[in-house]
Amino acid sequence: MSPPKREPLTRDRIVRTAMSIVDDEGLDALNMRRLADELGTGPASLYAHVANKDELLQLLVDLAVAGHEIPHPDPDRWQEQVKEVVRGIRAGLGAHRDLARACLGRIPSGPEAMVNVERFLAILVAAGLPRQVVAYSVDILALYATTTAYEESLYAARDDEDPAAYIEEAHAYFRGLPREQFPLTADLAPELTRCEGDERFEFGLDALVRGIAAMKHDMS
Amino acid sequence: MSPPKREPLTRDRIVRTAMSIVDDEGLDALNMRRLADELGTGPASLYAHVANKDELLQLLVDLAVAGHEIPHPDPDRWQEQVKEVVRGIRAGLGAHRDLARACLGRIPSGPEAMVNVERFLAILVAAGLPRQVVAYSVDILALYATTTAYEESLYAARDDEDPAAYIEEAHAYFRGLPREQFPLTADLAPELTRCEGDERFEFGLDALVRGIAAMKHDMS
DNA sequence: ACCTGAACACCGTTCAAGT
DNA sequence: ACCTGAACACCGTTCAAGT
Repeated sequence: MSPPKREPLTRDRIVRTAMSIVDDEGLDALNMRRLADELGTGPASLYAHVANKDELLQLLVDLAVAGHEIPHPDPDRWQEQVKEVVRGIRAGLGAHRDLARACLGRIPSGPEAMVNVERFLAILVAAGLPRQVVAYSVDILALYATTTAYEESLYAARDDEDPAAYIEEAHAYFRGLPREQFPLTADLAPELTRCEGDERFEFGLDALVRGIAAMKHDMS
Repeated sequence: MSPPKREPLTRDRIVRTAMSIVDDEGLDALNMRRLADELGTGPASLYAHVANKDELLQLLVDLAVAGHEIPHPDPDRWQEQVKEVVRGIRAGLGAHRDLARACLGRIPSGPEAMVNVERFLAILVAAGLPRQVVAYSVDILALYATTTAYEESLYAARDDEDPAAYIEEAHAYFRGLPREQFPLTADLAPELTRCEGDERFEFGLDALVRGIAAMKHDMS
């Protein structure tokens, strides 16, 4: 009887295992030693399939932002369609703890990220926006999707603390600032620390899309 | 004759020396050993004045975003005034290489950051915007200032490469994508990789401010 | 109270050697 | 060609011991 031979090491298996570590314990728990351990091998073996940790993170990010297909752009609903794509990217990243942090210094150039870019372009071009407005808008919308996903994950990451207690702490800090120097910050403490589901995210998304809509006759 | 006694170690001296390292070589070059070395001591000595590296970074960020005073808000010029504050924060961070990266996971709560918040609030309240719109707007504007500063620093950080060559590389990548799957990305490659000074930053800033202006009668 | 040397517990990555 | 053990060069932080 042959010993139970391990599954061969593949790029795909490495990426899937890495993602499961991120899902279970967060991005900080992912390191080459731990990952190799989980795969029943040594850290050096990973480098035969992945150039380095940075490339591994690229692959994870691309996997997370994978959307579905490019829907048929409807010029009458372009603002809502754009929002749907942004929400989709945010949700995709948000489903993997603080993985969004790995997006930040990266120009998303993986195949799945490019599909999202193409979706954005299709919707914005159909909306009749000028070419340069379309291009810049895609950039900003992608930036907004990733940075808000990251911000969100910060609260989720501090699992040692009660999130409500943390909000309360911030509220007290703002409220307690010297009134002479920070009258408005103290006065607006409740609004500044308001945390109602996706309300803050939707506010920014709405502002951005409205602003882009206002550019319809600019830069042409 | 007493030996040339070194300046005593102080929090201020630590922060200033740390900033000079960041200015000279970038954020990655800043570590506790290197910093201690520059101060003529050992790494352990730093912990008597600074809780840890994270707190040190907080102090650096706060120093960098230090603006001037709160200008008198002019309701007729509120959009331009908001832009000025955002540009100021971005410029402050941009003056210190890739220090902006240290802002990302952080809620800016240092004294100088709070001055900026108060400035924003004064301008937006004077503009007559609803309280919750004011609060959310400050959040988004600060996020935009820091994330664009960070994005900008990414190009500057790769000093080994010619920035123009890097742009050209991205252009070629977009242009070379399969036309059947990515027709718009390939077609819009020039606009997607356009890099003209602060044009991209100003576009996003303008979109955001226009969007916020459109919220004048929402959430009230 | 402030400082220090030395160590601890971790990293990403490389490289010669194996199969 | 793929894999491995062992090491290299680096981190942030701690702690007992000094002054």
